[in-house]
Parts: sequence; C-alpha cells; structure tokens
Amino acid sequence: MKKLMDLIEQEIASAFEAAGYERKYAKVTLSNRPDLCEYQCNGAMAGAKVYKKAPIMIANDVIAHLTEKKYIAEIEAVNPGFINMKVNAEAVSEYLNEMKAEEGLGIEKAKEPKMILVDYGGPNVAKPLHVGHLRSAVIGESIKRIARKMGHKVLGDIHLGDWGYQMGLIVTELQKRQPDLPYFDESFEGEYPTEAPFTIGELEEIYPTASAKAKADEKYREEALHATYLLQNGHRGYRAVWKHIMRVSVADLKKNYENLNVEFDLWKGESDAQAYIPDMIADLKEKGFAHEDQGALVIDVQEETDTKEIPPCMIQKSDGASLYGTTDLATLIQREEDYHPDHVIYIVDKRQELHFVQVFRAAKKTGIVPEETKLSFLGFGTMNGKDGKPFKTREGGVMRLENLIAEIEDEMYQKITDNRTVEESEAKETAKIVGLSAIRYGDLSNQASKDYIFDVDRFTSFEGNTGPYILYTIVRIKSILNKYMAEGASVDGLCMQAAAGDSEKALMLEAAKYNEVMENAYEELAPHKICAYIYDLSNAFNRFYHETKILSEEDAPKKQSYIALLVLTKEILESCIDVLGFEAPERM
RNA sequence: CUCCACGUAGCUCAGCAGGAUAGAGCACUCGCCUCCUAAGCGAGGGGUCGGAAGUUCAAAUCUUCUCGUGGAGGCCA
Repeated sequence: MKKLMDLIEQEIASAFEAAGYERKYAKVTLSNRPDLCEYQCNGAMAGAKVYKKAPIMIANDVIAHLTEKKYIAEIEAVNPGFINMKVNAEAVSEYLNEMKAEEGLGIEKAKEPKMILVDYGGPNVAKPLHVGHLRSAVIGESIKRIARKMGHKVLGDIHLGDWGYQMGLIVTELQKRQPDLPYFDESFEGEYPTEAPFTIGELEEIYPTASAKAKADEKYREEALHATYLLQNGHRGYRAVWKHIMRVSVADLKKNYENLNVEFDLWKGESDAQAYIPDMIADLKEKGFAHEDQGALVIDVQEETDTKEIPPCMIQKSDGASLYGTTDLATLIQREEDYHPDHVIYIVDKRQELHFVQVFRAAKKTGIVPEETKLSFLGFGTMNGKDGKPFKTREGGVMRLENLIAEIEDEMYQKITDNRTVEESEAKETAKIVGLSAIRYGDLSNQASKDYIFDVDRFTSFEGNTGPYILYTIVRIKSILNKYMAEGASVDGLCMQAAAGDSEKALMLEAAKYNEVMENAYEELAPHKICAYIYDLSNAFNRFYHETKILSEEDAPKKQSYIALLVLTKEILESCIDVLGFEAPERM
C-alpha cells in the first residue's frame, strides 16, 4: 500500500497544481518541529525564485487551493514559507487498520522482483571464526532479509576461503605428522577412508603451526607451495585430504553461524570458481582484454574520468598462479551462469574497496557481467575495543567469535538472574536470545561503513538504544496481550479508532512509517535505519503505555482499539527485528 | 607522496538528496511503583557540529582550503 507520506503529498501536490505551481515543489517531509506540526512542506521556499514571489505568498496560495483533505487535517503557512500540517487522526487509524489487515504490513513489494545475490561471511576453512567475521555475517544477513522483505529473490552466498596456499600448508603439515596415511602413498589406488584423520580442534591447531613453520623455514614453504600446486592440479590423495578438511570445517562453521542465526543459501567457495579460470584467462587473452605487464597478466581498468590512478586488475601472477582478482572474476562467471543475478552485493571490509572497484570494472569491461547488472560494494568498518583500537582479547590476541558470544551470554544471564527470579533453564535460554540481540543490534545500529566501538557493557544494557531495550518493549506488549487473552478475549480482527490522546497519535504516526522505513533501508542498504526506527517506535510505545491504562479501560471499543494498536506495534517490531536477525523471548 | 573515509555534548552514536530552537542514550541532578514487567516514564544541566573561506533567502548538511585520525595505493586477501 502507499506510504502515508505519499498520500499526504498527493493532496498538497494537487493544491500546488491548482494554484499554478509545479507538483515537484510539493515534497512532504517529517516535521523537524514536532511542537508545531507533524508533517511539513518546504516547497514554497524552493519555488520562490522560479515564480518570483515571496515564499509565504506561495504557501498561502497553495493552502487556499487545497481541496482534497482526507489526510490533511490542519494546515498553516508560517514565515518565511513553511507549510505545516497535521494529519487527520481518523484517516491515520483507517490507514493502520488497512496495514494491519495486509499480509506484509503495508509494504509495497517489488513489482518485478530482482534476483539479488549477497556475498557475505567469507570465512576461511580450517580457521576459527573470529570477531572480524561478525560484521560481514550480521550485516549481510540483514541486507539479505531486508531485500527479501521487499519482495526480491535473494540468495546469500558464504564465499568460503577454501582454496590456495593455506590448504597446501595444512596438507604439508599433516604429511609430516602422519606420513603413513594412504593419502600420501603415491601407489595407493584403493578407497580412501571416509573418516577424517583429524578433528576440528586439531585442524585449528595445524594451520597456525604450519603457517609459522613456513615463515621460518624456506624449504618448508616451498613444500607447501608445491603441495598447493599439486592439490590445485588434481592430486588424488591431496584432494581427498582437502575434502576431509572441508567436511570437518564446514560442519563446524555451520554450527557457529547457526548460533549467530545466520543462514546461507549457498556454501560456495573459491574452489568452486576454479574450474572457470583456465577458460576465462584464455578467453580474456584472446579477446585482448588481458595483457602482460611486468610478467603478470592484467586487465586495465583506468578510466578517463578518474582523478587518481587505478592500478590494473591482476588476474595472474608472474609465476602463473591465480590470485583473488582471478577468483572473484571467475566467481562472477559462475554466478552469471547459475543465477543470472540482477544485483550482486558484496559485504566486505571497506579496506578492500579498491580491489572491488578493479574487479567490477574488469567484469563490466570484459562482458563477464552484463552492463545492466548492478555490482555493489558495501564496505564495513572495523570493530574496535573500548580503547578505540581493533578488538582484542585481554591477552591481546584475536578473539574467537564463540568466546565473544559466550561472554555476552554470561553477562546477560547475570543480569536476568539479578533482576528477577527465573528458572535456570529459562534464564539460560533467555540469555541466549537477548545476548544475540545485544550483539547484533550493537553492530547494526551503527552505520555499516564506519568503525565502531564494541562496548559489552553498553550493548548488553537494557537502557537506551540497545537490542535488549527493544526486546523488553516487545515482551511488555506480549505480556499485556496474554493477560487480555487470559480473560477469554481474542486479539484477532480488532480495529483501531482515531487516536484520542497525543501519545496514542504519536505511536500511530510512528507505526505508519513502517513501510517507508523498510523501503528506505533497502534502497540505501542501511540496516541502522531500521534500528533507529524501532528505537523511536519503542519509545513512542513506552510513552503511550505509561499514560494509558489499557486493560482496565472500561469503554470496550476503546479498549479493543488499544489492543489492536498493540498488536500492530508488536507485529511491526517483530518484523523489524526479524530483518535484523534476532527474535524476542516470551518473558524476560 | 597521491587518493579515500571520518572528525557533532565528558563518553557512545543519530541527523548530512540544505530549511524553523542540532537530537538520542550513557554518565550527572531531581521527581514518579496500593495500577497491564520501574529492565519503565517525566524534568534538568551540558554544543562556536575540528578550523577558515565560499555558494544560498537558509549550511552540521554542498564547494574549496586547512588541521587531526584512520585506511588504501599490481604479484597476500
């Protein structure tokens, strides 16, 4: 359904037209002076020059020609030329009733759904997830869900780092430790064991050990490089080891992402793109897109309008090996073949921006990706500790994601048991749910592109702009609705009446913004706008709650109207937190 | 050195397709539970929006310069 602001704008636009002014000046915005009005239009001032009239005259003119007044209840021109409006409470309640009855709470879904692919996560196999992986996972998941909410067809791809030197290192170290394994017996022709020769714990230890050895020992490094080469060229035993690594590691990653409530539709990785590389390189050479430069194979991506030098996109090192640009391009070929996406969104550390500029340009220039396909880079900032420096453990090491989650859950558990007496198992479960909201909301409430400070105390607080505060608000509503239903009444099919009080109307106007906020968050790929919105909505609800005795209201239609408003508020909040990737408990 | 991002209250952050008195939260001071979760609500103090010019009727928002911080700049991702 249409946005409330657009409905208001239509009325005022007709008045602009009737008064002889262009409709485009009728842009309506939310009032920045809530003490004066609810909505405003500043078009009279914008048009003053064109029409050579004082803004206030235009404003008065427009008001005089306002004939449709379904939504605009009060309108007033104020110097120098503001047009201030208040909305008809009756129309707002009707709007909300319609919204409540609709499937998607009034969201106007895309008429032509796009195929969108979100590339996020990006963990390396055989390495534990650390806090650096949090942002990509949380932001990507949210972008995916927002786009889905807007009616698009969206696939999330984890894009595993599962190929290359790191794998060679593990194979080499494993061979040193267990040389008798059949994988390393060149004459072995039988079936390899189905059981992996290591656990995830061992794997996580093998990699850093091997990496350290390679740095210290040139010979070891060469062995690892050779193992990498053999693996990539189909060495039977190494491939079998690689499959074990993948199976063990992916199982562990799935578990960890599940704990974070992050779900990938595709578990593709760099290895999947590998098959496309030889043809791609041959093709790029043949068509003249790629040329040799200082021994490496590159694609020029410099454009005339550039103010700075953009280095070429490198697709092959001088030793013939491929590198991340190669894989990223090949992955695009694969995606084009498999899904033909209209839009690919990369959720990656912002420091990789230049690399993606190169890849995007190369992809477009070479026709790997059609001209009309949108390629977006959503770069996120660093997660810092309280000291403003990259987040570390107390000992100064890299913090594992699962440890961070556990720490937050403990903190939450403490708070829950300190505040109320709850059963052990329920407290644990609630701590988990609320803890996750604290982490995600803490991250998402900041603009993705900026660095932010991860402050455990602040994020787990129940006060202020935090996940727990939002959940607390939802729980409050649920509690009232449960009591209402316990009296034998049903919450279904109730309708709202026009708001009688200020806090009620404020809550209603806030609720009416839902579809607009969601659309805007989608267009700008900005989950933090949803956070800001539900914080406002929660505040509006809590104010209303404080002044209004809902269950003890004696006027039955009024009471039902309150309940209907509560149901709608709850549904909006739940829809928003779902898009942010967490949910509300029954009690807390 | 070149390019990019950021700089808003003591702290953490919004606002930045220009609009009226720059907003929250935390912290600080005060008030509100015989009443649906006080993990709440209300009130108060706290700002030359890093600095300087410019564009405009109007600049935190746009442009240029400048200072500070962080980042990137062909064979790691």
